Amino acid sequence: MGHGHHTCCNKQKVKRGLWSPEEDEKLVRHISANGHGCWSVVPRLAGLQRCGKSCRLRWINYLRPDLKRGSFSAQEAALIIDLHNILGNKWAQIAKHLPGRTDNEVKNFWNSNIKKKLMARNLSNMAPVSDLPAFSNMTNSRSNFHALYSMNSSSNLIPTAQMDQVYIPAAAPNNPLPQGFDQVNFNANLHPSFPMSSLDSSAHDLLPMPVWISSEYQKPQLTDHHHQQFIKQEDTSMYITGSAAAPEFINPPPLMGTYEDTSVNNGLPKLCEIINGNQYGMSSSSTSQDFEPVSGAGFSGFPSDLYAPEMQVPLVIYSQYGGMI
DNA sequence: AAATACCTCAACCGCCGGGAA
DNA sequence: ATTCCCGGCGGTTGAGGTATT
Repeated sequence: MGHGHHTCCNKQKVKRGLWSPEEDEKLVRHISANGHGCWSVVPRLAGLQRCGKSCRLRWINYLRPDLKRGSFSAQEAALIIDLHNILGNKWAQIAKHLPGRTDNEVKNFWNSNIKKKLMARNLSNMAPVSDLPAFSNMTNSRSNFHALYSMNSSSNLIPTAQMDQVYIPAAAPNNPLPQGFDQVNFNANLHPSFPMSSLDSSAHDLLPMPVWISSEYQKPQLTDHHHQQFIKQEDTSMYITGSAAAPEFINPPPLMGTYEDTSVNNGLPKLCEIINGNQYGMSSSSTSQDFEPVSGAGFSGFPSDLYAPEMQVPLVIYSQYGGMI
């Protein structure tokens, strides 16, 4: 096989690069009439000088009739962040919970939008994971998922599953952990807060274990600050609402629907704050405008004088943006 | 207005696992 | 048991568009 060509293309003279409208039409017509069947024969049957992989990719990522396209909504963005927090860079798995979205789309969105903001948010006051023995040790084993997740939800940890990509805070002397908080034995500080009963079966598959939050860290959230309202829930966890951002959603897809419910119940300060452009230099690119958080509603980040940085990147996000799109 | 920098995203690359031969 | 083929996936690239200087 020549350099840069798939094994599936080695016997063909295949076209590469962007697809023309004519090629799209051929592929759509063929698949609409016959289904795709074996992708390796699709190009021949459809009259295309492309390799099967290219046809498959074009169909899945662009031509499929059930694609949603367009900008990601705030709910979708929030769900992606949360799922990424759990699954890491498993874009295909994440995309399965976002109807009409492809793994490529989700991946691009993450790389060009969310990740950038997460990192920008943390560069100024975060230490590399490698500086945190207790944390980095926990990243070495998938079996420590519980601990990682606990850490993330209770301290300002960016996606636990991809700590190689982002930064987490150090418990520096000038930034001490709450009194009584055991930095090593995190589970000792945590209690379950994720209302699993509100999840449907797919969500249970997705979140096979409870999410934990630190009771120590919850305490400061009981205060009302600026326009934020911290609402205590029956399960002792909280969520935030803003004056112009009451949690409400529009016909969410299956998981997003349950996700919405759990958010409302679960609460916690919202992870969306770290991608708030007003606070962290978020650009206002036209392609991400749906993702722009509300301004002036009290969600431009936690006041640093009140909350420890560890609290500023909560686990569950999005409800504060629910009414903003 | 032109040059440059930056951003987005469609498409490709290479690897992997599963199944058939 | 081994090889081959295929679909699927995550990482990466680069063309084209947009913003900035």
